[in-house]
Amino acid sequence: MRFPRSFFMRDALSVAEDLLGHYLVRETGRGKIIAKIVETEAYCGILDKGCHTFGGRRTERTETMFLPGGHAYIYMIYGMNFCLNVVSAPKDDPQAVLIRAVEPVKGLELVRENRKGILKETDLTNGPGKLAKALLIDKSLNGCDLAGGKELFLEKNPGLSDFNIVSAPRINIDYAGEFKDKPWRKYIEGNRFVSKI
DNA sequence: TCTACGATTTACT
DNA sequence: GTAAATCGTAGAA
Repeated sequence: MRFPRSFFMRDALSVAEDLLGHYLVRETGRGKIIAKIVETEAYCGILDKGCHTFGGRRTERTETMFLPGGHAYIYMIYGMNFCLNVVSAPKDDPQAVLIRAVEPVKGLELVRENRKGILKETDLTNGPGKLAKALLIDKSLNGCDLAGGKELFLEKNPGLSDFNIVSAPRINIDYAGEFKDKPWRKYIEGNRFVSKI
């Protein structure tokens, strides 16, 4: 079951919380990978010093964040990793939710192939760059539609059980001034795949 | 053009 | 615990 477009037309904080426990699906030529979202971070747009679009910055890189909610914002970081974000809020309100960690649900063999050399199960997908590699996510998918797409999309978890949401400061945004300590990182309490406790 | 650095990962001490 | 890897992008010149 897909999410309605309206789900993504909300502020990043709401989307960040409500995506927890649901599925990220990757359809590759060689098979399907399904992963449960266990950790997210909200980047709240032009007022958030930690956000790439702070102050209304609109550049080639951040252009996809200005799309309507539900699209994918994918960028390269440190010259060697990609990060996947779910664009939130209506068109021209550039907010996004960073997917920081997922738990493989289906297609573990493919994940292991994509993360050759990594033995420990949790180390396969417990970080934004790690999960991008595990699900073969790169810039070619930037701007794709996560609400209605086919190669990479989000699905509701019909059997979602109860869990507690932990709020914590976001990771590695020391430059964000007073926004550095906002508890805009959200994760499922007790989940083994969360990147940092 | 030129320069500095990052919403990270990995290997090594 | 510390540091290297590695390059596209942003902002300055």
